[in-house]
This record gives sequence, C-alpha cells and structure tokens, in this order.
Amino acid sequence: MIKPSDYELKLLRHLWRAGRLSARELHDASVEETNWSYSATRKTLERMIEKGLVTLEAVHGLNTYVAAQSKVETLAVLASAFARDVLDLDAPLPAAAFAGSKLVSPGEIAELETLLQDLSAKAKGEGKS
Amino acid sequence: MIKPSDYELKLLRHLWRAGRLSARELHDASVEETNWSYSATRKTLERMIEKGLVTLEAVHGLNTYVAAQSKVETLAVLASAFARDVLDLDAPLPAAAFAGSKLVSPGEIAELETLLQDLSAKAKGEGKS
DNA sequence: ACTCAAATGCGACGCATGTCGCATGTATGC
DNA sequence: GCATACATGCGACATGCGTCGCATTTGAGT
Repeated sequence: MIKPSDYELKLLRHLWRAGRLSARELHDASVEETNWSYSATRKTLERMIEKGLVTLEAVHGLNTYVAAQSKVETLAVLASAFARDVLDLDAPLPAAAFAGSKLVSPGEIAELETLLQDLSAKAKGEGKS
Repeated sequence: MIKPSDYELKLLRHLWRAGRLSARELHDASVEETNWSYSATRKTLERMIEKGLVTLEAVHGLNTYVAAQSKVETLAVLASAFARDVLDLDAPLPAAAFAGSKLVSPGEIAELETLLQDLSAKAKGEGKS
C-alpha cells in the first residue's frame, strides 16, 4: 500500500471516479486543480506507474490509466499515517472523522474502519518486535 | 502558520514539552525516534529556523531553540490540511477525531476547534474570491 | 598560554517530486 | 504520398529535505 502525495491524490480521485482515463482526459479533468501543463500531468502519471499507484492499459493503441489502489485502501493508509504521525495515536482514527466527507459513503466508512483496525494492529505487532 | 514535515514535527514535540533546548539536548531527546546523527539533527533544526518553525535564543553564549508556533496552532494547520487534501472536506474536522490523542488536553481540544473553524472560514473566503 | 572537547557554521550528496520541453512516432485528412 | 495533430518517450532543471562530514571557533581546565 503506497501513500500518495497531495498532487498524486488529486489525480487518483479522478481515476477513481472515472475508472479509466487517457492522459489527455485526465489532464483536462484535473488541470483546474493542479494548474499544470500537459507535460507535467503526464510526467507525474508516469512516475505514479513506476511507483505502482496506477496501472497502464492500452486500449486500441491508446494508453489509458487506472488506479491501482482502491479509494478506501488509500484513504486508510493516509488516515493511519495522520493518526500516527500527527496525532501520535495508537488506535485508529474514529469513524466520526470521516462522517462529513463527500468522498465516502456510509458503506465505505464501515470498510474503512475494518482496514484501519488491521493497519493499526499490524503496526503494533511490528513495533513490538 | 507553517506546516511541518513529519520529522520536523518530532523535533517540535520535544520543544513544546521542554520549552527550550540546546541542540545537544534536543538531539539526545529525539535520537531514539529519528535515528539521526547529531549533524542531521542540527541541520534540520537550522532549516527549521530559516522556515520560521523555531527561534534561536542564545543563553550565555549557548544556542538554544524554542518552538515558534504553539502545539495547538500547529495541530490546527496539520488537521485542516488533512481535512482539505485527503478528506476533501469543507468543514473542519470534528473534535472527536482528537479525542484519543495523548497530545491534547480537553482544554486544548476546545482551543483547537476554534482555530479550526477560523482556518476553514478563511480558506472558504479565499476560495470564493 | 596551550590543549582538548564540544559547539558552530557551512558545504555537499542523493532522492523525491513539481515542472517543462523536445524529438520521435503514428494515424488522419487532403 | 505528404502534412498536420496528437500521443509517447525521455531527458532536464529546481527545490525540499534527509543525511552527513569537516573546518573553525570557543570555552574550560591545567
């Protein structure tokens, strides 16, 4: 599970919503938030492939991109990093923290909570060794 | 208000607790978490001064360091960045998110909530313009 | 006054990442 | 068959930051 940077996250959001996008489509969709040149978008995308954040899929000769991690998984990584590094918390973030976010449905919040518990349990295990 | 990196935050935590520390003291206190050489600690500290995260105070010729932002202010910046960038939330994080953290007392949570509201209100204002 | 250890200042390397541009391919319309 | 437009591959520069070493200064002890 890889922790994306803020900008990478912006791109990922579009991919989660759309499922699969070409570089051009993704750029057009995200340029308002990033203010990037097309080249910048593509380069970032390229590095996200190397890192395993997105997968490349050629469709009829055109390259398209798909998120390699689910939204909920990614949110879980980010949230547990925040809880650990900023809040200095052992336990996972309470579900209440996500309640107001438009990004996640109630069902996804439940899923998130499960993942969060797994992550903090695993961290604890490693910490003890 | 400056947003510290994870490592910078580790150093800041010691400064908040101790109030004022020399480079050597701070290094000794934090080396267990950072696993840094003394030089690394000092360099980071130096850059934190440039950035305005800490202030240098010479006491009888010995350099000491003091956090330039309060713990609660810093937590507020970090929390609102998380809410905005990760959760895509307009409103501030609910206080419940901080409830379990050993870093903040109930009184500080109240203070935090006020700051968080200010920050999100200001962000909104700027966003609209 | 001399020595020694600790404190300081400063330069540097490497990696990640934001940011671009250019050269080459390739498909499409004339 | 050729020009035009977009897609792709790839190289590059700057900045931030983690990481470290070294040379110089300075204070304390003898």
